Amino acid sequence: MEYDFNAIEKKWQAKWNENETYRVTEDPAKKKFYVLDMFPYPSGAGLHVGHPLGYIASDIFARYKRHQGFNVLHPMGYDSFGLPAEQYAIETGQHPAITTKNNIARYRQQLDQIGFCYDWSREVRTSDPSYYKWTQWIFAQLFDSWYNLDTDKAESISTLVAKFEENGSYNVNASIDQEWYKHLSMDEFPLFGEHFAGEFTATDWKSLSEKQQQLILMNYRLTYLADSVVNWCPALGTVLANDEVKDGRSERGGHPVEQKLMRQWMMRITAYAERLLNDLNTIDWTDSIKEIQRNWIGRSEGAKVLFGIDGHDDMIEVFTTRPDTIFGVSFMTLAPEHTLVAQITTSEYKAEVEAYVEKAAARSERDRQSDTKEISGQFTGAYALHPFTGKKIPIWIGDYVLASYGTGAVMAVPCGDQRDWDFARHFRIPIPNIFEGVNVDDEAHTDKTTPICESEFLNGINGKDAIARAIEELEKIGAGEGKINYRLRDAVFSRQRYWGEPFPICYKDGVPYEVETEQVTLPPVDKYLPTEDGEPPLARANQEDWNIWEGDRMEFNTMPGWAGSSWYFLRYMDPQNDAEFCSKEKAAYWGQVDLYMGGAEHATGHLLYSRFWTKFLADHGYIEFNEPFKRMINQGMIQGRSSLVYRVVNTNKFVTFEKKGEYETQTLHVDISIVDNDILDQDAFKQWRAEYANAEFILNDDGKYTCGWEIEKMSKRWYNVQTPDELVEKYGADTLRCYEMFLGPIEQHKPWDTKGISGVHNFLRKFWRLFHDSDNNVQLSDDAATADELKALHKAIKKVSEDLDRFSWNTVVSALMIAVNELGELNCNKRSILEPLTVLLSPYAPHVAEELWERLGRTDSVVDQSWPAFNADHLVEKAFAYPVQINGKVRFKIDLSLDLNPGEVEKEVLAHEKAAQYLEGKEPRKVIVVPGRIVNVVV
RNA sequence: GCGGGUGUGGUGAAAUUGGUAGACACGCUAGACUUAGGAUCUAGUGCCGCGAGGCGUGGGGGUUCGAGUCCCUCCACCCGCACCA
Repeated sequence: MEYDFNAIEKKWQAKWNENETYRVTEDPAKKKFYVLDMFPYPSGAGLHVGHPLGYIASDIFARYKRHQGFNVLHPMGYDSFGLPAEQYAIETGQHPAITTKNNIARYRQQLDQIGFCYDWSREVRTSDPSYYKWTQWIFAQLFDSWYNLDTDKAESISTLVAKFEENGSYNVNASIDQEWYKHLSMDEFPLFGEHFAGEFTATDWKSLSEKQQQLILMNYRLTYLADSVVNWCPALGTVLANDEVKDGRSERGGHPVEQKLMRQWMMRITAYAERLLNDLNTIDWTDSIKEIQRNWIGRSEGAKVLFGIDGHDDMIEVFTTRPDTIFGVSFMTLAPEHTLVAQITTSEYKAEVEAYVEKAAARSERDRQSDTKEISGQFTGAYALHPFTGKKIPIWIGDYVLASYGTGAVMAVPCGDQRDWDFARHFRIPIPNIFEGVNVDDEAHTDKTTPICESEFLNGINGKDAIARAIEELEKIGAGEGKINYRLRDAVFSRQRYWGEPFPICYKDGVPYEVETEQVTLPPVDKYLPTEDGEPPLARANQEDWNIWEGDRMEFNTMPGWAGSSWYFLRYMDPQNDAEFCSKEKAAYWGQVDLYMGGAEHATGHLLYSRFWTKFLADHGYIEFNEPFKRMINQGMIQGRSSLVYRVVNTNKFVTFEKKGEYETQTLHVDISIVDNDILDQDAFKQWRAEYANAEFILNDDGKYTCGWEIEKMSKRWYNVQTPDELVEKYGADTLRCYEMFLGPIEQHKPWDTKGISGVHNFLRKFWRLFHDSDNNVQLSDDAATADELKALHKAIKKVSEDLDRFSWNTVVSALMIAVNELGELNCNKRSILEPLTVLLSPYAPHVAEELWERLGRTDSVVDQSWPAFNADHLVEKAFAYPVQINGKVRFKIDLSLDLNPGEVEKEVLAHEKAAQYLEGKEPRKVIVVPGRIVNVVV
């Protein structure tokens, strides 16, 4: 075999390994470039061809940047805590650490054969105690921090305590639940009276016991314990974050999810909502991902308004974006889950309200969301009091109001909001009009610019002015204030799972404290299931099973999957440091990730949490940047291409695709490994499964069986999974790398199809042949290159460089093919051409490039060669075949010197016989000459 | 409903600022070489038409000497959000 890719690839992978070719260290003399792949979960199923798509693209880019003289950080590791290993542990009893280790070994072997330039000395695993030690440390930093809105950043809790000691709560402007004091158990705080509303003096603070102080501080911390309504998944025995729930079911496993009140660790990501939103403008991500995040954060400006309740002390707080329409309020709607519902409902309506609440609770979130047409609600019998007019406003409950958004209560303005209008119309509630010259009999009027009437001080004004004025007046009477509301919720951070980071937390007298003496590691347990009384698996461990036990008990929850992946890009910079999560100097040198390659599916999870933790660490000065990933490219998914055979109904005969219309057939999937270019290997098919052993075939006119095909998800079920292993075996890693890039634009979803891989393989063989004679002996010339050869080379240098700079990986392969085709035609075997060409190839096909580099007589590695310099002189043309358009349509071409000026070109064109033919003796109306491009004659 | 994206030959696709639509590759057709190889080479291959020629980038309209590219409008598909107050 002339191009023995298997031997070549093994040889160079071993050499790279031996020479530590891809090991990098900080080098202040060089500019850095950080290329990162999204953290993979090492699943037991291994890789299919879709997985390495992004890895190949980033690997090519990393190599390209290295050729350009950058010090390139290109690491890889494993997000190795996670459900599948735990699930396997539950089923088999095998410790998840063992499963994880085995899976990683397989993963690594698969990655290695593709020839990536990862610096494996920097590998990290989130489940490794030396890694999660620092995940726990970051958690502890969050626990020990509060968000100061005055400085707009996170600060150590000690600065808060100092403020409390100096002036009580009065000068504290923290990001905190405005009603935090309602969650304090007043039995614990006899000092605070009945009317305690969260404010206390320095003297109060100093008189509080340690426990009391801790209970208060808990409400300020960036990670805090709170009773919150969580997405509880009984089948998984755990809570899920909002983004882990899809359509009311768990993203993993598709199990039903219900709402449940539980005491959970929370992450105060909402403190960062504004910064997470604004800083999207500083990063180079696709619009679609930025848009998804903006949507998820869901900022809206408006006002908080307080409504009194007739006969009660409580107030109903609502959030509205249209405080200017406050005089149009004709009813209030509370979410059925609203805490005040039970209190305010009158005895007369008690039964109906309870029935409605029960009905709403029984409906799954999904039902409530999908059913938007049917209007339902129930009057409570209670009345709110309008803050300005004092008028009584009926209070309803309705499930179109979501407990989780805003305050769970709406001031309904039917004339200005379509949902309120629909509700009012349905229940025959009056629809007072407050818009000048507008009819609201048939629908609500949502235009903000219409002047307002019937509204006291708001009469005659509109839009922003009216909103500002309304807020001003609300503040004057103490019934509200301007407010910005976010859809973003604080993230639940507890999981009732075994295979995750244990919290560095113990409890004393019910109060959580950080364990600081030693790292808490996962204790062994007898089973990986919850305890009988529903405690998480860690509760199974006895005191002596824990490496450390403080206080009354340890925390039994573990951290969620996204904990370890929220900061892993930092650990790569300094993976072995056991004194810090990452040294400040190294973080400063490597800085932001310059190119992040990964899927778009993490838009609201990982990509938001990483940004949050980065900002937090920057607030404390551990790192110098606010955003983790400067530029991100989202690779598209590779779909499977299934092969189909057609069985004639009730027979064992299979009819070829071309003739299936002549029979009544049943379509069956067939393993793609026994199909080549849609032609079925009939013998292999008979052996594939016992039931097909006696299969007969109705063939096409060429005596072949053609399969049909369909694009669907790559899955074992459809027998359409293509592993990289088979292709590496058959064509080599270099071919696989080039082919995956050649498939099309990186961001696009595309079906996998091995049709065409032979073309890419041929290209590498042609490349090889430029260096060798027909007996596969190296034959190279030291003669000077011709102008044509230099032109072919420099055309490629230009195109390859430009395309890589704009992340157009697919067109680079074409450019290299063109160069090889042209040089092949010229029978070029000149060193001066092939050396730079080999460097151009090396990011895509590093193994064969190294081999050829060696055959060129070089003893150094091709990966360290500087990128060939482009010289435009070699592309200068003397003549050009001008396409000549007559009225915008190309009619003929004319060879002209490029030295001619437009006037001369025009003259030559008009003198051409073809031009005369189209002009039919008439004078052209206009002639446009674009030098070196085109000529257009307007007749 | 709102937001984002995509739509080009039989197939994957290319065309970077408006300037030769379909580069490159697969597949296909014909031929050469060959005692069979998933080999190589040559020529052809957007569609219609014998041809001259006509038509062609999801549909319709517009701007322009010139539109895949810009504008308007409609359609289809994919992704995200969705009673957001």
